[in-house]
Amino acid sequence: MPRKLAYRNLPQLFLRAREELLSHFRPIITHFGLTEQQWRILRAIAETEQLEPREICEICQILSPSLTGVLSRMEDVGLITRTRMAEDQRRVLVRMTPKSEKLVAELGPLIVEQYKIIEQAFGAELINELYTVLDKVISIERGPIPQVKLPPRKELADY
Amino acid sequence: MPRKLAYRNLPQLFLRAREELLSHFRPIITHFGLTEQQWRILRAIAETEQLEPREICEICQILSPSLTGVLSRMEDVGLITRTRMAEDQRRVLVRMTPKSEKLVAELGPLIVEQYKIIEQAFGAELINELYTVLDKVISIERGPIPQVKLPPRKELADY
DNA sequence: ATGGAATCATTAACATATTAGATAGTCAAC
DNA sequence: GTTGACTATCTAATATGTTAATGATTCCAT
Repeated sequence: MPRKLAYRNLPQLFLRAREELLSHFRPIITHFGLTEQQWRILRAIAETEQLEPREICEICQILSPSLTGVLSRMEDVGLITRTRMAEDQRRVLVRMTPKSEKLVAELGPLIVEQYKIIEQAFGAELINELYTVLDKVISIERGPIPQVKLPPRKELADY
Repeated sequence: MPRKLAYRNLPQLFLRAREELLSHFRPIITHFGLTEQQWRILRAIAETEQLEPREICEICQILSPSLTGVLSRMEDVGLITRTRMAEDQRRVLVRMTPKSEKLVAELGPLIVEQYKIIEQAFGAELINELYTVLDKVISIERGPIPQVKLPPRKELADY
């Protein structure tokens, strides 16, 4: 007997909608030999001259262990430099290279162009609604959200 | 000279918003030893008794090569069965097992409960706005969306 | 000064994402 | 009944996501 949950899968709608948009940007990014994450990172650094890894994690929605690898690869191909801070030997400074500066100078405008095309196709009102609603989800202060009580069992083998 | 693109990063807002919601469901799913994708798949199959891989790809937003691995692991731990169709030897039918039936019977209600909690915390209007806007992005028919012309070069080494 | 808590980055182990290509089966035209 | 286009799935190679644990510093209260 097929069992249908009483609501639609909201997180999944996000995935679809995001893909609907991103699919029009991805070709541009990959054309330049970048991955989506690498572009996110370059774009973030380009706005501030330099960033620390934990800041990049926060801004780009990348977990720390993932970022370590991404930055290593980017360093290998000369897209960024990593230098430890003198004052605090735990921290690291990530900067762009001339190479990635050039890259962003070419790629950035294309992204902007594509964005305009998308705004045309989707309609400016829809895009604005998106910003509004997403911002509400993200930045509205709500107290701690309770968590349902979980039963004791944990292992798949128990079923 | 820090260079700021003229618009916010929309796909990234989706990531954040999605995480804002999913973070309240993830503990439930992992508590039962499932991954997010495994739960998406079980939930989809539970609604229709059986599905073919390409249908699962479509429904769950998982690419075919990823799905192959996920299904293999799920088969290994006895969450699903895979059987080739007699009429068309290319196609496969994926079904739940008694084990996963039990699992979904326990997990499903907890997800529904948590969903209600979240609806409370975020407000029913916001949730409804979300459905409305996301649906517009996903399911509105638009013609083919043009793609910006890309310059000839392609290799990172050229920079 | 010193030991323990906290912080930042990394490593390890596993699961998934992404792109390209391979494989095997189906089907229609010839 | 073969060929060739097409379809559904899978492999392979590389990149990233996820959770837990480690290593190296810094900080803070004693």
